[in-house]
Amino acid sequence: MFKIVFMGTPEFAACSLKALIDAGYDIPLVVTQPDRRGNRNKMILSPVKQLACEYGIETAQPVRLRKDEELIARLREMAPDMIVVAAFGQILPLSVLEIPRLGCINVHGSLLPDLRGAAPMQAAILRGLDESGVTIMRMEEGLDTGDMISKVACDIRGRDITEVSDILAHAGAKLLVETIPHIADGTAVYEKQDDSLSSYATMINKADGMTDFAEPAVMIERKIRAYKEWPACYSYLDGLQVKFYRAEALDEEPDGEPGTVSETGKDFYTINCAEGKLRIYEQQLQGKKRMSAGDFMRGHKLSTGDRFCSI
RNA sequence: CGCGGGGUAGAGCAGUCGGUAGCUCGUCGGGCUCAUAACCCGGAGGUCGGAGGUUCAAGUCCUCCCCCCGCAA
Repeated sequence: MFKIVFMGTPEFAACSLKALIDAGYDIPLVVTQPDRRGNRNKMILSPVKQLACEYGIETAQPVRLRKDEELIARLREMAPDMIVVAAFGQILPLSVLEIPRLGCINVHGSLLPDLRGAAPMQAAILRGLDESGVTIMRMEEGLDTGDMISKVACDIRGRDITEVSDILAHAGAKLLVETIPHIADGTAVYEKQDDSLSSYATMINKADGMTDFAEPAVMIERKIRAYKEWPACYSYLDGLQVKFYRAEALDEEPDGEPGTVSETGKDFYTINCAEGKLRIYEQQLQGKKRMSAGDFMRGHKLSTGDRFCSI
């Protein structure tokens, strides 16, 4: 029976794992990131681990797979036909890449060679792309540089990271189960990546969420969509942190310093940027739940001229 | 036992030194305007997260529990 070891961590990966399970593959082991303490020290299991537990699949959670000789030896012993990797979050050493006879197959959230790297979906949103997609490829030592086997394009116009991740996760999972048989029977076509067309999506930092109203409104609006899950776009009002979750960039002349409130509406307020204005519809004040701008203004008087700043 | 903020009307908030619980929005009824995120008048709606305790008297002070949020990881 066709044996697959799966490696992945977030929801995006869980979607592919589910597809493999539903397709009936033999999955003796799932490798995912170690359990981490989440908010207020509560243990949070990765979506992939949750799914694996649900189906009674054994899990391994190495701190550093590349240095876990025991696990690597175990993988070798299992002799899987294929290792499928999706947003695993760790680099696979050559010693692992060489184990499966059909190679390590990666589900990557971009149309390679564009947006190689850790956060391709966020990068696609930041760039304002109308279209992105998923590439199934055969992994090699370089970062997302392996030969491409199949691709699917998706419309991501105006979507936030939650939506893009969901769209690409499902498209990728579908593509994965369609592609594996071709890899297995040798009919798959391996296409080299054109390095001259490549780009990289760098890792996201907490500081990337600090909102700078000196940036154009359209850019800030993209960041709000891209960073919604983490770290979120935040600013400070009277020393209190406010995170923005839904906004619209207006192509209007600012009528005040960047960061100042231009106008307040019934269910929104508008902030002046260096270029254009940003209309906020949903936000969260520190210590409070996420709420609509209208709800926020019911309890906090916000008026024209009030200023959001970076502290 | 990581640090901190919070739970009060359908929603968002205020509530001082303990003394019959208030504001904005919504909602319901009535009125007014060419008009507005309108305006005016009136009404309904709360065992103040839960359980004890102190007190003549607890939203408020003390103890324990539940839930939510931010930071740090």
